[in-house]
Amino acid sequence: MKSSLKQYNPQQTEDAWYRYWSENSLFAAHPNSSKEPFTIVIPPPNVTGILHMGHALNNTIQDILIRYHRMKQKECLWMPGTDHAGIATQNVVEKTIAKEGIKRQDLGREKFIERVWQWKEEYGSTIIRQLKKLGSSCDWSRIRFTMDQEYSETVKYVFIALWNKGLIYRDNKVINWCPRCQTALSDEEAPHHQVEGHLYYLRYPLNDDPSHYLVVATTRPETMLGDTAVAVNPKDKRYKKLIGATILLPLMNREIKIIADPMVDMKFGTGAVKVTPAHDPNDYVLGKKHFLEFINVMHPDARMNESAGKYQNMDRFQAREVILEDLKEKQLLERTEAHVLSAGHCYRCHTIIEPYLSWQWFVKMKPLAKPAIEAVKKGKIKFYPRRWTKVYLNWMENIQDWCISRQIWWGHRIPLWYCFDCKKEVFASATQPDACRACGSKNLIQDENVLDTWFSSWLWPFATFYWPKLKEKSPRGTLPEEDLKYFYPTHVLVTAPEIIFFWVARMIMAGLEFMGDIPFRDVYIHGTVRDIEGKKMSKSLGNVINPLEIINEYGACALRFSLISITSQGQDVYLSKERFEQGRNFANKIWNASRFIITHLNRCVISTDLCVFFQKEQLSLANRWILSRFYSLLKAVEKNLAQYRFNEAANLLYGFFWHEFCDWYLEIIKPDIADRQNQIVMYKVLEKFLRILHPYMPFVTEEIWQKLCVPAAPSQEPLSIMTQTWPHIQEQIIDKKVEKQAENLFAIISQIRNMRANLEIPLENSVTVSLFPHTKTHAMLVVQNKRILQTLAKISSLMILEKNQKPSATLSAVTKGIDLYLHFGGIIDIAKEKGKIETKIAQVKKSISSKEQRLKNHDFLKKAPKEVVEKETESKRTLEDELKRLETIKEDIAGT
RNA sequence: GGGCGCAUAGCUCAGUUGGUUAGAGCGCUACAUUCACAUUGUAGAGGUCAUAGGUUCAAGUCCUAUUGCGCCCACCA
Repeated sequence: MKSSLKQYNPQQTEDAWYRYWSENSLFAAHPNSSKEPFTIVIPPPNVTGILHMGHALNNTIQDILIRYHRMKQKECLWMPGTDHAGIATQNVVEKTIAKEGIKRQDLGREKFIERVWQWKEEYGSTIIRQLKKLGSSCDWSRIRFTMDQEYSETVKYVFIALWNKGLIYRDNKVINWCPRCQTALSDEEAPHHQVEGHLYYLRYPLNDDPSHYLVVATTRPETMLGDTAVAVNPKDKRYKKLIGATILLPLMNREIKIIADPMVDMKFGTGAVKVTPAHDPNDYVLGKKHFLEFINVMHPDARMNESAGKYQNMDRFQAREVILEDLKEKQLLERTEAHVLSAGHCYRCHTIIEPYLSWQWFVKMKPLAKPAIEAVKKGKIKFYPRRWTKVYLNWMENIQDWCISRQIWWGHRIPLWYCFDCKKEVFASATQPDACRACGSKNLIQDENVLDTWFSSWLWPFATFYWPKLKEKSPRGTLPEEDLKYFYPTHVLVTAPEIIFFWVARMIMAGLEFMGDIPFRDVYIHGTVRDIEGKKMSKSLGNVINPLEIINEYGACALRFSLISITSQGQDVYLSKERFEQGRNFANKIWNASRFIITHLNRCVISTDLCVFFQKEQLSLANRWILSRFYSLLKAVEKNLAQYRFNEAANLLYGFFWHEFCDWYLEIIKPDIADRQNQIVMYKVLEKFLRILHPYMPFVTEEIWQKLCVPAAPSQEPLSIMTQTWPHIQEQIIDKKVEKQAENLFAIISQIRNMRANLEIPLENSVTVSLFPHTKTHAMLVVQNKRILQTLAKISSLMILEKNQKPSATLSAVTKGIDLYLHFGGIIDIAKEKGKIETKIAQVKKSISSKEQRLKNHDFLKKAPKEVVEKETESKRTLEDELKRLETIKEDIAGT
């Protein structure tokens, strides 16, 4: 396809400008005492990641904030990096080598890790390249990886610090075990989802009298092989006399006791529950309490083990079927009913979790949580939207110890050493210790486990600055002490709700524990990206819209703008491909309007100072209006950005440019475009608008800005819109009265156009219009702006009718010349209108006086909180303004 | 079991501490193509703001209850 001047072509501009920005180091940030810092750390995407819409949204928001504050002349650091994503990455590489027919065990630990590094070198920067396509202005010279050498040092340092504080312990507990990944998982990594299953009622014969049995209900019958008791509620009359008796466990023929515990719910199932202490977290608790035996019946891959008797080596689900068959045969399966249960699933591979007894390392969380709760309660850290505060606090207050050991190879190996000889001492050490402290043996071995990925991610806001080696120059030549002092705490963390617990909460704890300060002030939680039917976008559902495809087709600016404009604060985002057309069309509109202005621009006007010019010149209504509107827009955009209302700001920018600047302003000045005043205003508004749009649409604004502002001669300094100053709000230019006047004028034009359309008068036919204005103000407005009316409504002559000249018909087409009679404001019964206004005035007056009285009331002033009083005062002021406005209208009507 | 969110135009959704005539995009109808842009312009149709009460001079907005949908957390075997 031939590329046409008439259409903006993002492919021709985006990569080139990104290169220009990078080559001129415009993203780089350094401690600078003359500037205020502004810092964001990126939520590091997984090295296995490829850019999806969630990333696109997340990073667009961060880039908007960074670019905005950079233009506000702050020293802006957006710290980039990637996460080693232990399980996820290991899985990917395992799949890769599986194609060669090998398992990781065939390679051995060292060789396998080598392969993972190889994979990382080859594919690990994919997501980074994609973030660049999006326009992300990170300081790439600072890029970090959660497994790079120095980061690993930080992780070990932190582990040892917690160890020395006694916050790390080992325990043999029932934890979440993924049989596919063959590792322990934290509670957060094993989310519960509903599963359609069955409730099986099993008959357990009494030992003394095998003809009688106790019926227990279970959803996982295969675990019965590991049962070591049956429990009933001590208050349960049905079973009271059986407490203490024994049962002969079917299939295994093991004697097990009937115990009593109040934990048992009498109403569920039969009120009797089989107890499998090694395969259920509740049963584990019962097992501990009643000193039961813990029998593990499964291998780590969820095949039954040697304790499972004849079921050995069957998969857990296969064993389930066979066991049910066997029980049925023995008439021990009483019945089966459908039952919806909620089961933990591995967050990486979605396999159903097996609660599994094993030795794992844990972090005691309560002491870490305490200050993290305080920080949020005291408002040092704020969540946007606010409601997440409660979710955070609720989790924090009920925090459980964190299982941090993983039985995989890819990750930070736990820096603990065991003495092979005396088996007494466990050492925490960043390097291999020389000898055992207890027996002096040199025969030491390191713990086989690696740490949970999130055990490195939670240090991200300061580990990325090479903490804790403060006084040592980092590999990139910076001094961590200086960087941290300047850039930490960071300002805002932008993330999705699903990782509040994984990451946000833990970063707050780590920041407070190790830096003695919060890691960020604001947490902006955006919504989850879903498809148009509300489903989460995922590859397996096949409903993915690939952001890179959108970038190729419509451009990064279109993607960014569309994504932002449909993301209201904290709501989920529903996407379909058509949504991106809006962004593409907007980029194109800007492109064409700018092209129009540039071709008609007299470059002499560029150097004019807008404020001086504004004070000195008598400006036309259109010029005063567009300037006022621009600064009103600027004010609103800033306000919305400060409150993280990105979509509001985006929609305001869109509406201003398209409907006010293009549809009205440019159309008005078109006939007089060479006029100096119009030239100046048109240029200034476009130039400033490009600047405030830049954070949203960095490429298209740069492309146009360069054409508009930068002379052909090459300059010494790199010139870019991204380093320009954000415009200052000029309050003196904002004039609400002017805005209202222009709106009135536009309303007249629209009505004339409406009549023309109704009467099917083509635009090439000029018409004569007789106006019957309701108020003096309207009459003045029309007289003064006759030229605009003539241009935009195609009027050949205009008559203003007096009161008594009222035409018989309100609007009619007469004779060949065609006259339009128009009541401005439509057909209005003036008497009725007056009545309405009077009622309204009376209402408002009453309201003001009631507020006045309240504000005079001593009791109220004494008792009411300060904000309430302020609010009352403020609302009284609003009412007074409203009253003034109403009275003007009343006068106006009276004047006709 | 606990917590949170949503319900506004045909569709997808905005609507800020209550305050003029409830908005946008898409879709729909009619007209317009030498004029920056058909990825366009002009005009139009389309709303009992889920339901029922309440607070207020004033409620889409605040309170209470109800209905429907979605999400998160929790040890219902």
